[in-house]
Amino acid sequence: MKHKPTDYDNTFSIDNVIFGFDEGSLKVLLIERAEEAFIGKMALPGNLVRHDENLDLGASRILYELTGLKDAHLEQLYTFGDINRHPLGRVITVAYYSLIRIKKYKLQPKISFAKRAAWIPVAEIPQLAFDHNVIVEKALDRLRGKLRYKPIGFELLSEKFSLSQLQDLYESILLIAIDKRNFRKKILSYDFLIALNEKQKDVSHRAAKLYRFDKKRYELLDKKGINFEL
Amino acid sequence: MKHKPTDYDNTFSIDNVIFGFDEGSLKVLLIERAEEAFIGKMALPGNLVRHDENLDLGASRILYELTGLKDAHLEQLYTFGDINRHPLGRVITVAYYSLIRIKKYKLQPKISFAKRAAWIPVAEIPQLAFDHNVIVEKALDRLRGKLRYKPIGFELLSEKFSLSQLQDLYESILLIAIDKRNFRKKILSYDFLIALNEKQKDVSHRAAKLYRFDKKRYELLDKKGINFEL
DNA sequence: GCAAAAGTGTTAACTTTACACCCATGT
DNA sequence: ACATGGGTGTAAAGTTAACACTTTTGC
Repeated sequence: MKHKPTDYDNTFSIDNVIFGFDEGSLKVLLIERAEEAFIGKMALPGNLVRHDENLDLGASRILYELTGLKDAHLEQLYTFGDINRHPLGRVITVAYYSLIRIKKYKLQPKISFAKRAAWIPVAEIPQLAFDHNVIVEKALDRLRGKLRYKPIGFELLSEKFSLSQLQDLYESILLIAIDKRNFRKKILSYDFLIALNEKQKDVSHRAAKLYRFDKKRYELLDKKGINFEL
Repeated sequence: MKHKPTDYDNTFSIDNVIFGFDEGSLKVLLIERAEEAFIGKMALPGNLVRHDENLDLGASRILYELTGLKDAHLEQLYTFGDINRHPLGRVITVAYYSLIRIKKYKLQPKISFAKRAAWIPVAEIPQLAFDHNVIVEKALDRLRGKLRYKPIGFELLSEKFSLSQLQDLYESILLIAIDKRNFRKKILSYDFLIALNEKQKDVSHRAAKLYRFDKKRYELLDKKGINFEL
């Protein structure tokens, strides 16, 4: 680069918005910061990106280091670059987001940058470091938008789930009420759910049939131009 | 920042994908580079961003300097950060995109970085500098996706347009055929087009009635939860 | 036996699709 | 008078929305 570093060099970070669903509510993975700038505050798991590392890989690395999570299938969300978003200088941040099954992972930060990592219900998110509340809002918008026209709800549930669990998920994330019969008819009509010969256990009422999402089947249908909605 | 510059400092740029529609086909605004790295090649109008400038403002500034265009209502598209995307070092680029009325603007670069600026039909885009072909593809995907469920086609047409012009636009961008009667019924049923007391001029056949898009009306309907599709 | 959630069909309203001819204007 | 695109309605098919009771299970 022929320009003076002071004019054009910037610092880049990545922040990850990881959603999970548990006990009937949507949660976000947050860390408690153990370092300068907003020390002690909750924040998204994010950090600076190395200049020899691709963004997507950087996102995975940072997520792993701060929370112990691997293989989260991160997707780029938006880039935030207001000049004053970081108190210690200009840092442009590329936000990534992902949906995961909470129970599949154990949280344990690998570096001291994060004091701890925790799942916080979306409705109870405190004031976060930097502009992280804005980033979470953007991710929520995206999640809600996508949930309506891509079958991604399954990524938040355990592998086997009941139709009621799935309906609860839609209702609580999209903040809408859905008719039970119509919901079942519709979701089953897409033909990408496989009914298992298995039922719920340890419930104090009639046990529901369990299903799993057949991703291969969905991709086939998707290629044929069938498009999911709600 | 407490880190060594060499580990974490990056250079970042903004690249703009500006779409226009003219003579029945979708076009992209490209410049011919007059500077090092891919000199002489066509490229998206993009440049480095100053460290004291917000991303959105940087996008407008760069677009203006390289093409003379102002007020293009730019929207952030995606951030591209592969380590090898720029031959002279690492440059992360934030891509923006916009739809404009070609005829409303005159192209004239304000700085020597661009030798010239030109509208190139999407079907005839040559090999571009850097990863700009990939960026254009991403913008096209976004445009096509958005065109189906947001009434943005009007941004590409002149203020007054006929329904056939609008239909042509949809058909040629989405690469689909639409039934004329059904199209008219549907688009008029949304009630955000205003029929003008005016007809086409200088056509060698029956002149079509002209309409304009009533943005305020659309926003009102949008707030009420009416959602546009196709 | 009761509390709690699972499971199940039908009808009316609405939306989408398919389809073909006459009209106005310029040459 | 002909070529070019403008303009218009209806019916069948498909989709969505509204709606309530019976079944299973654990306590």
